[in-house]
Amino acid sequence: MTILTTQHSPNWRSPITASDRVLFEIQQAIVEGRIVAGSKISEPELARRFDVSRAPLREALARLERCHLIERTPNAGARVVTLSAAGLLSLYQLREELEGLACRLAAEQMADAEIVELSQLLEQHLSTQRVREGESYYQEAGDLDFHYRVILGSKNPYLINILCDELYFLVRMYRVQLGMNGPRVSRAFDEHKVILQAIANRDGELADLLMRRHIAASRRNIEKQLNQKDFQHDYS
Amino acid sequence: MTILTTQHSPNWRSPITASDRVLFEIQQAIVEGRIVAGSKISEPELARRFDVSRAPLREALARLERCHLIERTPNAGARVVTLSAAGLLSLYQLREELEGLACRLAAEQMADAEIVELSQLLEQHLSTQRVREGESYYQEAGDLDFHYRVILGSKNPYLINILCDELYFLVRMYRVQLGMNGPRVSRAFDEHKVILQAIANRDGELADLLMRRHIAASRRNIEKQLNQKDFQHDYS
DNA sequence: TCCGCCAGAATTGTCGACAATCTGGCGTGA
DNA sequence: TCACGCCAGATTGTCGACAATTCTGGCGGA
Repeated sequence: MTILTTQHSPNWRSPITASDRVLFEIQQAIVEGRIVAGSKISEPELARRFDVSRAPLREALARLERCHLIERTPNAGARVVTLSAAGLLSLYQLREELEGLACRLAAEQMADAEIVELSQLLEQHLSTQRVREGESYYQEAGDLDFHYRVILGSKNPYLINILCDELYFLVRMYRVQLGMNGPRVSRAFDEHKVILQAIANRDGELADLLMRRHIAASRRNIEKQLNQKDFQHDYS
Repeated sequence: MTILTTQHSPNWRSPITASDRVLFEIQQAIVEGRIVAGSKISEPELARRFDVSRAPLREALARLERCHLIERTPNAGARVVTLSAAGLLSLYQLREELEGLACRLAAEQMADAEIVELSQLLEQHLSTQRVREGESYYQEAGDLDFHYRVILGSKNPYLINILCDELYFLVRMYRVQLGMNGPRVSRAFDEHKVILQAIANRDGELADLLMRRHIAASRRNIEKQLNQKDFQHDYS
């Protein structure tokens, strides 16, 4: 079995081909809301907008469907996904289970050197967090980076593929578009430290439990934001 | 959120488009081993073989990559996946967790009518199994059909997508190519009945546990076949 | 003999145009 | 007035050909 990391490996930049470049740009645009959630996608328009033919654009759309950022229906076109409370619940139900598993496997499978690196990563997050107090985006990126490494540590290629390629951007989309900027950043950091400790102790069961709680807390936090947003929406 | 069932819904036949038709044929060919595992895929050759242009063929290849039946590397082409003990382990690690979750959710979410239908399905399996004693393929199809319905009963679109679209055919590939024909069919049937009972009792926790055990047993069964195969291979 | 390099061939990525299908509005008839 | 069918426009699916990249085989030099 080959390595099978992160959709043929150019997951975080490396525009090998034109299709890759367009994919990255559209991914970012959807996550950040520049392409509005729920809007219809016109192939000719996007092709002109990103200055490519429809062939690589369609390739990119296929991959966007794969990570659940768009939904296609045959002979009818594609739409950007719409965010909803039900969708968020389904997504986090899955994340709880999958990242719990990943964390358990990581506690069993990660090399000692990887654990050391992960520890250093947390120390680094601590310093940058102290500097940019309350700044959410970088902390979020750091949070996802921590999760990223744990997932990779599971050494399960299918699990890695699902979490890092197919669900990753959707999670980011919910976070960004719901404006994650609450005071949860420091608490999340502490939870990361405890999880790392469990992994270092090779206690897979505990690591599993802690990661599930961590994600459940994150879910409740986002749901709170979502409810506020609905509240705003009702009176706007 | 839309329904999002099984890759735009034509999962089990319905060649809306030429790409779909080619996808189904190649899927079946790979699962059954007509296209040998590990072999390189030539786009022009397959295009001629299935009498389509390269455009819909490439679309089909993208979807085959999505369900892990082929692996593509940019500018270098695609290869059929190679089966391995490590891959099987990773796959079933995931299935245990995901189908356990699906079963728990199904116990909570399935409508009473669905549970009745599922019960009738099992009765039907019993009769056909009695008739075709020991015949593996149909029993296997029935087994997968049972799992299929439980997964759909979870009502979690992402979970459904992962299990029914992305992992389903790979599981079938392992089963078919390792020649699943052991005496496990009747035992699997009994396990299905117990699981259904737990779902009918709305006991999600128990249903989860039983499904995990059921899949673990299935995994051990396949691993046994795999070891025998390696054994044969050593002396051939 | 072995290694590195180069040219040719084959394959993949991309393009523009054509064909099949869907969407929206108009006209006709009840 | 409303429902139904039909037509025009636009969009998606498909095709064949060209461009860019990679793989293969053979040559030359150490």
